[in-house]
Amino acid sequence: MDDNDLALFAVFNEIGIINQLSSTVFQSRLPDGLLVSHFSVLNHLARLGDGRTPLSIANAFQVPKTTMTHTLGALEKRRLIKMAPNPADGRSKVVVLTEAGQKAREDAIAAMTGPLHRLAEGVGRDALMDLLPRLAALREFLDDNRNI
Amino acid sequence: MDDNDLALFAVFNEIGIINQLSSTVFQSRLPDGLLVSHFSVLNHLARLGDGRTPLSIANAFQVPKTTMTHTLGALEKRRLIKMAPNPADGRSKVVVLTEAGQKAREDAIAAMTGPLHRLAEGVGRDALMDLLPRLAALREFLDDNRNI
DNA sequence: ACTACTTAGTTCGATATCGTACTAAATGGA
DNA sequence: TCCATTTAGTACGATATCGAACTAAGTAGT
Repeated sequence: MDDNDLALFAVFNEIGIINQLSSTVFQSRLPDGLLVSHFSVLNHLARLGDGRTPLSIANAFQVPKTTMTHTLGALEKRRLIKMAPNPADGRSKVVVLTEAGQKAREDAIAAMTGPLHRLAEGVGRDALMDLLPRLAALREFLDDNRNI
Repeated sequence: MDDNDLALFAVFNEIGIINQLSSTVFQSRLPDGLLVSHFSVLNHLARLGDGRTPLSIANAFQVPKTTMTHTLGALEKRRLIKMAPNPADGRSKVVVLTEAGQKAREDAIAAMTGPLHRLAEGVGRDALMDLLPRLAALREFLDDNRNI
């Protein structure tokens, strides 16, 4: 492994730190007890439509399904989602946003608008938008090559 | 919050997923019980020199110092690092790599060379290297604007 | 030198994450 | 139809993460 390889490592090091920093920022804007991982699920359901299965949500975030069981349990206890049997598959369930869940998501997004705008101003909206397709390509490759 | 703002969100969503996927890949190459967070500390000490304080390491990864206490405890129990009093500051400590720690880091890096090369081939080494300064700039801004 | 404040690190408790092993349902081949 | 295999979800246990409160040591102002 040479210096060029080490630089590749650095890419994932930076991504880890950015993830850490951005999570902390977002977390500080969320109401008490609502974690970033919780919000992410609410946002996913609101953006792409609810009625999805726990497994499909776990796959979307690339977390183990047992983690998603736990997260959904927390959201259900807070009555932000509801779990119903999946009519199409007896083993499965569907996850639906409640009114409170939709509102929690909207409130959270509103609370993050400020930081997000200051971020866009600071590093440049263009620079961020320019990152998006590049990151998506990397994510896609990793997603398709889990056993690399 | 409009569609442009939501796209900014997507950047951090992608980063979270990449972090998750890359951690899983790296984790699968590490020996039993050695977590990515552990390896990252070993790598940090080897790259930038040991003799650093726990707090400085925590800051480097942007994790709470209490998390670093825990991580260092695990590394010390495995005898991969040693903690010594900091001669320059009675409140503080210095963290030093042991021989075993250096070897563990080298072994881990060797084990990751394969996946890393396949990754470089798959998405293109240039594309990855192109990401690095962009990510570093974003990380730096977030680092300097913790209370954004 | 004294006191107030700050800083480094730990302890403790709560909860998130996730691997293993399990149950129940679906699927596919004989 | 039967049975083996696969798949969706959960239960459980181990450990990671992290906030709050604490102790000890350094620092700064008087």
